[in-house]
Amino acid sequence: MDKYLISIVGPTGIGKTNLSLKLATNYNSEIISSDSRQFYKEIPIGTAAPTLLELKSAKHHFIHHISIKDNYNVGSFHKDANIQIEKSHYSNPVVIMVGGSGLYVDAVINGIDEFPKIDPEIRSLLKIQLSTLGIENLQIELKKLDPNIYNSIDIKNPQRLIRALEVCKGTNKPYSSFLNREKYKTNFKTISIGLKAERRLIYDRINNRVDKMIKNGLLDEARSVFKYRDLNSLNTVGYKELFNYFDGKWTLEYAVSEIKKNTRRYAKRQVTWFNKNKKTKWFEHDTTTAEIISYLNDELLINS
RNA sequence: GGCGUCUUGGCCGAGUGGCUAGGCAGAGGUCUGCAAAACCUUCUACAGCGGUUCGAAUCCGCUAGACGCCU
Repeated sequence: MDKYLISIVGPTGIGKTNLSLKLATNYNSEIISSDSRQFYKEIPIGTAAPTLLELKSAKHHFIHHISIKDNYNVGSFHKDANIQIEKSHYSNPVVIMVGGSGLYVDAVINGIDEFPKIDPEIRSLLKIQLSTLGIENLQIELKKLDPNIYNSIDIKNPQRLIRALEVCKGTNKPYSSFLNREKYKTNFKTISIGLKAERRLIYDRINNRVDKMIKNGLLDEARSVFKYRDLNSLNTVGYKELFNYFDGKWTLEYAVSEIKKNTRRYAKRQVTWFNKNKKTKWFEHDTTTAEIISYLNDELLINS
């Protein structure tokens, strides 16, 4: 029988987790999380990770499986997720993936090219180069090392620039020489479903959820990781704002309103990203589970 | 009641006669290892009316509103 991955996408706070649990129960499936922040075990509250109870109701993977101190990225996730999906498929042809990190979702579904490991020292040096010599300097260098990628990436974006350069420098080959995702094939079929709602409603839910997080102890959680604030894993909505409060730069009230604002913006970007996948079937957030399951069953039948 | 100061886009804020500040918020978007990140694009406003002038957010008058001082 064919193997399936049911991918659930949508903006933060719309109810993806809840739906994933119901579907997991229905199909007796395991859940793969594609949320780049729920990976971290130290920050469950601010990342709206599933609760212990929810985690018990279905077998989850990639929730709290690493530490904020670990270095993790799409590449690692892509590799790990593929291995796990294959394993999970042994016991059940239907596996569910849920999460709001668009790049991570796409990596699993569409693949992502493999790049050699790059010495982190190179990135540090490039960052220094950026801050001392300016972005034009990096642009000129990339144009020299890989004119192809220079023309296709957003050269105003320092992160993109540095990534392309670190690959060029770390491998002595142009970054673009590693790109050939077209060949990528998974051994499972993907059914992508999305949850949507009116912008206003999404925003209301986000605002309420942030207030709830504060009540549930987000401050203590943020305080407990405060000393690690410079880690990339903590460049995360809900923490970076509270760090400013701890510094005395912001009032708590302002920090909270910034968390809400930044979460709203995040949700907006998620919608933009997920709308790119034309194969995604969109459902209103309050569609009954039965209706969604009915759609999925049809898809599973059609495809098998 | 008198005198004075002020009134710029959703908000903040520069601009003293011709050359559409800027920031924030919002909206739209980008995306192959930092992705809850990073980056890009975008919103022609000068309280109202009249006057001066080739030309007014900028000068003059009146009206309205806000603030301050005086009686």
